[in-house]
Amino acid sequence: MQFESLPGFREFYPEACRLRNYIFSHWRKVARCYCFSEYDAPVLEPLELYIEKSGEEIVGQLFNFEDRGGRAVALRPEMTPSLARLVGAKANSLKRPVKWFNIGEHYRYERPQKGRLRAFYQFNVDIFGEAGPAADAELICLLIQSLQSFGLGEADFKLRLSDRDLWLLMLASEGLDEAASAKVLGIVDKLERMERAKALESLSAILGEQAESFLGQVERLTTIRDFAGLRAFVEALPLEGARQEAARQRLAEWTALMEHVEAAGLMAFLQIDLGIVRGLAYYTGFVFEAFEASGEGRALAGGGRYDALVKKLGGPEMPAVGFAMGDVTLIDLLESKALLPKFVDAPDIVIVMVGADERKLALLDAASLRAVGYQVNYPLKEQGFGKQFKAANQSGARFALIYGTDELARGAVKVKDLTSGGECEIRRSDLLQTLPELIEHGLMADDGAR
RNA sequence: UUGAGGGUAGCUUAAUGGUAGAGCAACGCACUGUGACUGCGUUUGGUGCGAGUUCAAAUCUCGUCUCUCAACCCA
Repeated sequence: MQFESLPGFREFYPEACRLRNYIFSHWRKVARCYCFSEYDAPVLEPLELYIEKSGEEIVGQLFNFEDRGGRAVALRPEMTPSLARLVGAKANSLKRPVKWFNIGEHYRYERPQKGRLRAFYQFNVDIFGEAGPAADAELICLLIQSLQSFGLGEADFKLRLSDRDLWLLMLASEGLDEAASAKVLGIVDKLERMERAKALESLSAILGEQAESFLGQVERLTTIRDFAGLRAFVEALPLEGARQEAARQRLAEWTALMEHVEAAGLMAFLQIDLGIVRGLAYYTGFVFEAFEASGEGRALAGGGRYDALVKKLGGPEMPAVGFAMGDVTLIDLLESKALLPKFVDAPDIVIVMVGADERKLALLDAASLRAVGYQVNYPLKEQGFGKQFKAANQSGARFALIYGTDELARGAVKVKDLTSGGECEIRRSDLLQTLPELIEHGLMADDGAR
């Protein structure tokens, strides 16, 4: 019987695994540099957790089943609900702001396609307990720097920033209630990929004859790319009283956020784009997505503020903002930009030995070298010299240590620099002392004389 | 869930109805004290799976699985 892996699930052969760990290590490093703490949560959760957050429809997109105890469970499709529960449960004892991150695998029962699989890794980064725009800005900077750490520059990706609060104000000024606003935002979200006529049709169902002029207004808003333009647009909205005040405050928060990113020197990556609204209803303020600079392809990362979610999932009132970045789109992008390093598992040292007696001494030395952290390899079975050298060379090792009868009789081994071909003899007792210098400087081809 | 296009050895591929072939890789030998070269050799498949048409199927037909791309969805 032949078995294959399940659709949308990857097998990580060593090379792919190295790549995966490379991605993880960069994510982790940047998060630590921003002083976020790593947490983890169960991979299997009560199905209800996701229904509560996203509605019944979500079930069709989950790996879910009934466990032996009759519980309806699901593999996690995202981290946020688990995280909200974790934070909610200890909300009163956590020092704020709570800055946490996770790297974990997530599962969605969808048909795989470019940039999307059924099992994928996500980098989740969140801040709880800080309502001000500095938290949003901090995450935006972290997101930008994490992408930069892979060698991506401002010509490679942009972070598109939008604001659901401004949208709601704008929609309120058009006289839309909450339910109608949600529907309209759903359409705005798709506008970029939708034909205008079709969008108009969908809007007419909600707005009737105003649809045409409304769509014009939407198009003006979504094409704004600078803050002055956005400010002018918002100030021109027919708002009064509390709403006018809210709009003024919101613009101040925009200013604060942008000043923060500007001060961090990352403004070149930020692009105002109110066309981003994110499909999810639970976002409450700033929302953002990172895209390849041309705007092609899937979002590299997405996030925003979700101030109401912790409470909805049973916790206390707790402002929150976060984002997630997936490994699949990121790897696709790095590959297309030729930014994936070539990974090699080359040993530091390969031992070449002549026979069984020499092998015993070699094993002893290998153990001490390994104990202090060198990557040491040797053939597992007896092989001829020529073959051992060939293998040593192919392994990419920097040095060969040669355990030959003559050298060992003198209490020494021969060291060969496999890149230069230089050789010299070292007393076995001096190995640990001498190797660091050899590795630092290498052996010239004529060093054997010294 | 829907639509389109693919699946031949570990990888890249050839064979348009008539003996499934090559390159790379891997392994072995030349090669028991010095590698990146070379030479020789070996291994690997019933063509994703199943059925059908045919004297004959990798090739044509149907079903199915899977991959890729797209639609839906996108937390």
